[in-house]
Amino acid sequence: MISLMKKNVYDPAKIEPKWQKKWAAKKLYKSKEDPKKDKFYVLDMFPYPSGEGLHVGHPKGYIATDVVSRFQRMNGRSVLHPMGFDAFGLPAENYALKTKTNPEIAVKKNVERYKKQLEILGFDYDWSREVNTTDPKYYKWTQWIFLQLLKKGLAYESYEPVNWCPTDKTVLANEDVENGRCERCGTPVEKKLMKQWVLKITDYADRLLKDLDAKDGNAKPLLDWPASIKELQRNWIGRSEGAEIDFRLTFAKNKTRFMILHGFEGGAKTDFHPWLKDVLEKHGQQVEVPELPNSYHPKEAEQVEYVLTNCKLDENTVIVAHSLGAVVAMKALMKLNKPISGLVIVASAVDPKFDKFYESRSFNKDFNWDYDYAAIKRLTGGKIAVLSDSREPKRAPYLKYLADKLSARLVETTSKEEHFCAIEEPEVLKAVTPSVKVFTTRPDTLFGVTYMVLAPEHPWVQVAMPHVENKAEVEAYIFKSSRETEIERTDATKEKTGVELKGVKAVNPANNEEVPVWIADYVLADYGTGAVMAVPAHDERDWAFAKKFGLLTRDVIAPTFGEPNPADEPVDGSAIMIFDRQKSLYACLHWHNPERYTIVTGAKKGSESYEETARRELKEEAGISDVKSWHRLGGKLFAHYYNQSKKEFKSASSMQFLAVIDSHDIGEHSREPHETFDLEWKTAAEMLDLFEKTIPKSRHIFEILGRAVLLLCGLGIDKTTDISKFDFVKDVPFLEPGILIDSGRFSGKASGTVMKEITESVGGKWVTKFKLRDWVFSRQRYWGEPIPVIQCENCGVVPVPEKDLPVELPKVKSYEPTGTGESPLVAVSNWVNVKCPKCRGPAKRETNTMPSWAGSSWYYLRYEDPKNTKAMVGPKNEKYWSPIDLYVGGAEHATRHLIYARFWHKFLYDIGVVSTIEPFIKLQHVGLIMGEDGRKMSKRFGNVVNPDEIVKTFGADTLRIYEMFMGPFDQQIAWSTESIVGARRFIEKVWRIAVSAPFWLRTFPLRASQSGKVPLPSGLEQNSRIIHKTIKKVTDDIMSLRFNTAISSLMIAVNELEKATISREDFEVILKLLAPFAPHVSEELWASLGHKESIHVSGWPVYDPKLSADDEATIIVQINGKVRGSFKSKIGSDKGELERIAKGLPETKKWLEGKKIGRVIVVPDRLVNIVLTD
RNA sequence: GCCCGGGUGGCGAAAUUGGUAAACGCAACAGACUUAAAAUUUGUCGACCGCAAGGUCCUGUGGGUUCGAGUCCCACCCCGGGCACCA
Repeated sequence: MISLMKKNVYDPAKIEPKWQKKWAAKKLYKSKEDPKKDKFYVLDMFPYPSGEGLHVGHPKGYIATDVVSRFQRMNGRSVLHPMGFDAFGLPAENYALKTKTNPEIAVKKNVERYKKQLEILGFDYDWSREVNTTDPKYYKWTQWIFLQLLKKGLAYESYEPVNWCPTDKTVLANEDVENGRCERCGTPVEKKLMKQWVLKITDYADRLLKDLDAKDGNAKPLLDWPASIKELQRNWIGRSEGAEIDFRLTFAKNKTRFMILHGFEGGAKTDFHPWLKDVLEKHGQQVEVPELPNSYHPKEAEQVEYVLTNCKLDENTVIVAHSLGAVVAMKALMKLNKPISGLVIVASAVDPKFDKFYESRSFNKDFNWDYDYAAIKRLTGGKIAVLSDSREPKRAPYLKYLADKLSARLVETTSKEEHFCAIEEPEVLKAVTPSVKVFTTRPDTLFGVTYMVLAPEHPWVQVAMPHVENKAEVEAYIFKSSRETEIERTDATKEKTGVELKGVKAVNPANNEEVPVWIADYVLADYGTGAVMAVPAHDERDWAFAKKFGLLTRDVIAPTFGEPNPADEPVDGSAIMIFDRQKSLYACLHWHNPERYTIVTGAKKGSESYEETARRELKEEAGISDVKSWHRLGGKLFAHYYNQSKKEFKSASSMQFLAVIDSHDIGEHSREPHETFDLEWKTAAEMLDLFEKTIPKSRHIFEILGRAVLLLCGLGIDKTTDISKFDFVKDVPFLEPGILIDSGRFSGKASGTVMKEITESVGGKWVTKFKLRDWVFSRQRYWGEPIPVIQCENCGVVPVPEKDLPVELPKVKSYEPTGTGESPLVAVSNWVNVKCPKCRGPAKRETNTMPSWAGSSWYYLRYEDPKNTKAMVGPKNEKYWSPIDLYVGGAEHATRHLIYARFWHKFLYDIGVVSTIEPFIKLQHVGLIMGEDGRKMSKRFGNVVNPDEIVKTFGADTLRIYEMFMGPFDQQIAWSTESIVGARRFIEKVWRIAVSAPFWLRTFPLRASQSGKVPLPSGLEQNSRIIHKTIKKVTDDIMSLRFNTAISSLMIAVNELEKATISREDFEVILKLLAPFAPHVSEELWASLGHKESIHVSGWPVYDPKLSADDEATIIVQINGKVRGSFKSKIGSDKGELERIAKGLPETKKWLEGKKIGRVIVVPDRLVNIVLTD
């Protein structure tokens, strides 16, 4: 009947190539957009065809998608399971350089080799849809996407410090840097100031983050991704909310003298003028506010003359001119013709020629509105600001015009009262004095700011430099940090470094305190605002910095202990530790009923100070009035504790004191005998022990004792206590939330509740920041897609017209990187020099190329419509196949490929190219296969196993089964050539069942027996249970990608069936279940049973729920939770019945003899647990 | 330091909702078949006590919840991965 039966040896080397050829010839796996069928798009991350070929680890993911793809096809889906090659980029180029072959030729050779290696594994790829990122027909569309990004302003040229790898001689994106080193070659990266193309991925940061948790139509998560990858992306995007707050800077040297000129119908005492004078003077500035003559009937000549004769105007003067004062100021300046330091124009009066609305004012006739703009610019050194109030839309156009004429900084803002007429106008102050914006997530600690730190590269450092007294030192520091590598700079464990900008102060807007300004490299220029307000008491980095440089710390958040009781009125007072310096003993109060130990405390009475309260309580409760020395023990504490005598929860805040006394003082003062407690003297260790035993929940008392011990030991007064027991009091910043103290009107509030309030109170803004940086998109290398723009001398950046795409990569003699920051393409002059598409003038092509992540950011779409010449993907095919139902690949792509691709996909969605907001619905990672030595498989370790060899000795089906059976799919497991025989034995077992003589004689027509005509032979009924159970298990497991247990259940089934009589139908089911895993052998045996159609397009077996479950259950009998016996029972047996049987079992009985039975727990179909009472 | 995973026999690993821990496979040992070997096949295979029947202890460590914990809670130890001066 069939030839294989004659020679019944399983020989994969014969059958595997045979079927691979047949499948290819029949185009069995061609993907079709069949509207009658549901689609299933299953995708592998396409490989980078390196010169080394595949090792056994690579195909693991491909086998998995192949299993799923075959499974879905058998289930009637129209399946898309494509493959292609990601061949641009450094590895291909470096390989080419090393072997001195053109990368194009090397890639072609490597792709051929990869394809051959993949083919022998029997994958069902539709090769007619193959894509290759280096094919001009493909990268035409990569370039097209770039042009669309450019059109939407999402691609831009930036001139900022970027990561530069000196070995690979190219810039890198943030994502390409690992711990400060180039991800490819491990060289420490350098920061280099270069002009680069950058993609504005940050515009999508919020969506990239939010859509990780997007829901589909059924309110289920849209993305079925491993939680760890989602978390990785969340961290990488790094969203944080916080406040941006302005800190004004003041300079000690070269004191600025401010001249405030009021306007029409104003005066030195009106509007914001007195307030501004006051604030500026507080910070040591000189301020003059002249009262201009005839404010209500102003004459130009008179007022200008007054200013020139009465006010001192020199190179240190900044004129702040309000309204009509601005006209006077500019006229005076023109006449003076000497340089001044700066000019701030606040809502200047408007030239009636500019807007008729202003024609009717009385002073118009007398004033002349023609300015010598050039002179004003020259005399102010260009330092002019024009403030425009959003409450005055009529005036705004003129101010804009004025600012334009003067090349001034236009500050469009909102005043407190129209035309900046309020008593306080902070916006004017802000414009008048330089200010630095800081970003903080803890505005609640604003009152604790004791200094400010700028990044060395912060632009304000250069602005402030003329005022800096220690210029040389500061410049040396900036130089040094600019020379350091990223690793050196960002090493969190290194000691902090920094330099103070002497002569520069920052003003804390919360309390108008001046604090020193430092520069330090622990502040990063490119995060937040590049400047931080330092709160050493509540921030670890600031703390370390302050400790090193002896800067002040100020506690503004007090810790709280215990859970608050909202009904309770908090009590404020003092707590006192008492120390006898002769005996080295501490005092505590010993209470009775219930027995407990505490310390001396008391509430404030009337207007007492904390210290007065402490002294009074000390006298009342301890009878001590003579104290040798008083100490404050740290900041205030807030406690929520259980008062044992009053039996209620209390809230109290206290200031801590330590009183050091002499022994003889105690005896000399008699105290009132108290009814409820005694004063006792203990060592610190004893007290700690007593507290632990009697008041374990009052942690604030522990804290106070600890603080006292640490202080006394530190001062050398207490020489006996072992401080190691008190290390719960740590000399570290307090980072947790708590209660605000020393924070003005915010004191007493909980830190979590005041963030926005404090921010607003100082005019700050609540903002969102991301760690994600824009994607540096240029590479100074040859082997990548040319960036399709032209640099024209006249027109600037001109995009290559879409009709001229692709911009093909020219052939070159030398593709060695130049290392100069220019691409090797610069040398190809006939390619570089082009005519500008706009003006036809001489122009040059952009010579940088794209990173290798460009082509891989959209390849999955090209598979859907690979031959389309009109569009990157046609809408019909896109709608049919998208989104990807299953995407399988390595977890190492979490923060690069998977973020970039999501970014591009969302952009393509916005411009209407794709119809889904996310590309990959279900994502699964492959666990790496390690070498047999447990290390990563690598040529370097000599532990590489070649799949070709394995296929040669064991067969492709065996390799496939083994890799799927090794363990959980996403887990990293070491390869074991020894273990692979198990998979081979399993296949041979199936083979033997098929060929063992004479199989077809044992074949029994099951359908006939079920119709009742023929009696069922024994064993077959049992078989069908096994079969249906296995169908269910394998189906479920493939759907949830648990391939190892799917195979294990197939093994169990085969083991069982081998022993019994097996029907032809049952055997065919087994072959079908095996087909996705071992496509060749199942096809061979399927054909041997006489089938003409391929098993891979036959239907997937369906299980009968009645037969897929057992009809009998093993009931476990436990006595006191210990297994003592078991029995079988029909599914769904009555509880009482089960209990009765359980009690009657001989192995149970002996445990029950003479014992009393208490509770009996019966779990139907599972167990009976008999609990004995004694 | 922070954020994710994970820790089960000699090894890879199983164990839907808490309900017989170690399914399936590898290796090992013993037997059958064989002149012999390979292949195949049968059996044993967590530890301890015991001739045995049987018993006791076992899922990184310690505690807790529960009739019952690999599974839930708390603390800690170890391994892998990611981020790392992100204000």
